[in-house]
Amino acid sequence: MTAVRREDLVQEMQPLDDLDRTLVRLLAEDAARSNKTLARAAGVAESTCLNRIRALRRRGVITGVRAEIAPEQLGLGVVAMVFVRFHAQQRTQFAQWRREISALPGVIAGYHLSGAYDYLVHVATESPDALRDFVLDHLSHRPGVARVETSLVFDTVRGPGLV
Amino acid sequence: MTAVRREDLVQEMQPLDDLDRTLVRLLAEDAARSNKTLARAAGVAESTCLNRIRALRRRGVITGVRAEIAPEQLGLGVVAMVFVRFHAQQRTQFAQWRREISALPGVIAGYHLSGAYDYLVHVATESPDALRDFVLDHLSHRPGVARVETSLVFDTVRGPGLV
DNA sequence: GATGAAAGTAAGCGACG
DNA sequence: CGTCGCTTACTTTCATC
Repeated sequence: MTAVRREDLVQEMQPLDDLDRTLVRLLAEDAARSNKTLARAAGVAESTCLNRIRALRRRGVITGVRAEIAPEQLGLGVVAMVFVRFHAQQRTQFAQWRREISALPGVIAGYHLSGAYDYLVHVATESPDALRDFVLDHLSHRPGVARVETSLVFDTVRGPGLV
Repeated sequence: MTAVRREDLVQEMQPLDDLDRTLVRLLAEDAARSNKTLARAAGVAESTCLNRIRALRRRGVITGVRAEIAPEQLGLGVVAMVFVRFHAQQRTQFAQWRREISALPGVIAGYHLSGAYDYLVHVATESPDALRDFVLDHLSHRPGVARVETSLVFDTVRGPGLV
C-alpha cells in the first residue's frame, strides 16, 4: 500500500493569472471577508470573484479555510518543536508514522525533513509536564525512533506567505 | 521601545465552556461554513452561535481566518526549515529580527526557540537556487547570526490542533 | 471568461420569554 | 440563552456580451 500524496490528486498546474494571485494573497491574509468585499478589493464583479475562488479550490490551490487559534487561550500555553531522528526508515513505516503523528492531541503540524533530524513535530501542550508526557508517551519510545530533542517555542510570527 | 506582544493585549483568560470549545474546533477545521451551518453543527441557535464567535474573536481566542494555500501550486515547490543560531542576542535586536524575518518573501512563519538553535524560519521558494539565495541574502550574513542550517521539507501534515 | 441585475439566503438587531 | 420578526446585506444564478 502506498500513501496517497496531495500531488497525485491535483490537476496539472495551470499557471495562475494576476487575478488569481491577487485573490490568493487577499484570502491568505484574511479569508473572513465577504465575496462582495473581496470582489471590490480585487476590482472585479462579484460573480467573477466567486467563480475564480471556486476554480482555485477545485484546482487545489486553496486547500481549506481555517480559523487561527491562539493556543495559550485554549489552555495550551506551552508550545514546542520536537526533533526526531529515525533509524533507517522504510517508506511503509513512514506512511504510518505520518498518520499517527497527525492524530496526536495537541499536534499542530508534522514535517518530514532532510538533514540532521528526520522529522519535526510542532506541538502545543498545557504545561511543561504535559509536554514531557507527550514526548515520552508518543515519541521517544516509538519503534524506529533513534533520538528526540525538544525545543520550546518562545515566540511565533507569521509571514506574508501561505499555509 | 518595547515590542507589544499579543499577551499584553488579550483579556484575562476566562475559561472556555463546552460550546466555545466546540465552535473553536469546528472553525479550526473549516472556517468557510456559514453561521447557520455552524449553529446547526454545534446544536445551538444562530444568534447564540454568532455571539459566541464574536466573543471568541474579542477575547483573542480566534486571531484570524486564513485560506490555506498549497505552496507548490503557487510555483513555490521548495519548502524548507532554516535553523539559525545567534550570537548573544539582545532583546531590542530580537524585536527587529522578528519584524524583518516576518516580512521576507516566501516566509511562512518564524519561531524563536530554546535549545541548540535560536530561531527557525519556515520558508517556501520556487527552486533550490531561490532557496540558496534566500538563505545567503537574507539570513547568513545578517549581523548577529552565528550559524545557519537548512533542511528541506519533504512532507507536511497538519494535526487536529490549531494555528 | 466577465458582467449586471434578479431571485434566493443569510446576517444582524431588538425585544421578549 | 433561545425565539420571533424584521431589515439589511450578501450570495448565487443566469441571460447576455
